[in-house]
Amino acid sequence: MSSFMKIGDLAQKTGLSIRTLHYYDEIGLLSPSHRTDVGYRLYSNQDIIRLQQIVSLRQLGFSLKEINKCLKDPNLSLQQTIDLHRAKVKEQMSLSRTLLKRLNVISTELQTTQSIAVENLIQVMETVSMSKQQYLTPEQQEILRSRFSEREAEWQQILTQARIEMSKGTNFDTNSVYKLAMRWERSMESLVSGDEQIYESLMRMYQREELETFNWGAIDSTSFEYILKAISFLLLID
Amino acid sequence: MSSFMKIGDLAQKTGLSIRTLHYYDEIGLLSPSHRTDVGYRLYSNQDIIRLQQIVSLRQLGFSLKEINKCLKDPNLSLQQTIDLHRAKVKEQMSLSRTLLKRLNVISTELQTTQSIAVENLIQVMETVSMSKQQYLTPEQQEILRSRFSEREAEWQQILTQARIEMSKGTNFDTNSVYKLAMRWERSMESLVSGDEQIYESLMRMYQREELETFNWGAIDSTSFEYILKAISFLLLID
DNA sequence: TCTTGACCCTCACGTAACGTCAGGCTTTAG
DNA sequence: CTAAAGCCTGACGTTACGTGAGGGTCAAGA
Repeated sequence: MSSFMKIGDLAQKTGLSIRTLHYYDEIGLLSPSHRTDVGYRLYSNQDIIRLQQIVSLRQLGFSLKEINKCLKDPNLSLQQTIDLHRAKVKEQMSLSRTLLKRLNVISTELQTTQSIAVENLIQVMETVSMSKQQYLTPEQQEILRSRFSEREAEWQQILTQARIEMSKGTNFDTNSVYKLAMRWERSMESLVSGDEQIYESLMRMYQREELETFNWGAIDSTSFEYILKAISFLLLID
Repeated sequence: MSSFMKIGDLAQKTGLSIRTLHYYDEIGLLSPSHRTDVGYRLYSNQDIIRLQQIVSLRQLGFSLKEINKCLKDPNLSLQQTIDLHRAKVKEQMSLSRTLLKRLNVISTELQTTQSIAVENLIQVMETVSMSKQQYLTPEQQEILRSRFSEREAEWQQILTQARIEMSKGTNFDTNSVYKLAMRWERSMESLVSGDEQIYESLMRMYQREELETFNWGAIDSTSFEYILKAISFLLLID
């Protein structure tokens, strides 16, 4: 059952190139756990699982370096990466739908009237760009920070609660944390207030080291990360 | 109305980076048609249209070099690129749907039983890879070529007809060519016979110079391209 | 047993499409 | 009139591989 695969096999089945697998080995991202005595790479089921995580995280827009960091965290389970990937695919589909609408508008407009409003073209390009970006742009960060300082007290409350739960070692999926996350989310709403983009992006940030460097002033990064994880839980139930 | 845009404006509205626009200028892909007297780039509506085509073609998976060639062909209208882009987005959406299904399978399987079949993971990776590739893989080319030689006579017939229409200078959208394309498509079906992937990819090939190097033996590339264009017409009516 | 073709290995250099300064004009808002 | 914001042209850096070169390995068939 737990048969090993040679690199060519794996490449063919996954659609990745051999070179890609070589490269992942080279940078220490995925070193197959076995080799034949002449040095042939042998990929185990565990390796394949890791590869799956890599592929999913790539789809989320992480660089290989970032993925390397993510995968060092033992908290990041296969389940989580799969669920994040699911969320991403959903997001993509919704973007594709709006994109398609806009393309349709242009196409029919071109067919009927011969001219075209450039604005429509710009909208399309904007949509295309959106599907590539991830995390928060600097401007978005600025907005968030300013809005946050307006309501600092409220956040403080939530955070102290969060810290209590953390020190109790409560798990994300228990009820108390669930409620906490709900409350966080409501407050969050006022922060984000309509800007879906920021919300989505925030979700994507939560496994990144950028969290540390972000420096939210009042919030220490550990609490922040804790809550973010809880939220992503919420998000994935939907 | 026909107002010019400075590079920063354009970048902000389209979501592209300034550097990207600089780069496109550098390689002669999109050189803004005007400059202020101190050298500031000014993008006209025409430039924006061209940029739109570039963005769409990029989404189709063309490299910038290929796009440069494509755009030198005056036959490639905005309408066509938009429609190709539409087809691509549709394809993406269908891929996303199957991908989502497979991810769901894995996710629930992980939640109920703790174990997971690696095959499912491999399927996911395969699907992800599929959304990246374009055109035909060498193996697919081999298959096509062999199947083609089996039925060479039939194709010859269609092609002579095509050449006649071409010499008459008939346009793609007239009825006779329409019928011809229908006939081609039926025969095509036997060539492709179920392999959706090959069919889709063939469509994407039609604006590429690879057509020339492809060397189908009996088919000269001009006829081939002619028919392919007709087909893509058919495809986009759907 | 020998060979031949399909795989595998490790260098190592090449590439596409930008990112990211640096250094220096220009324009605009107060 | 001055400071901030925007634009310019180099020019070097980066990511994630592609693409050989040169050389072992393995299974099948003559």
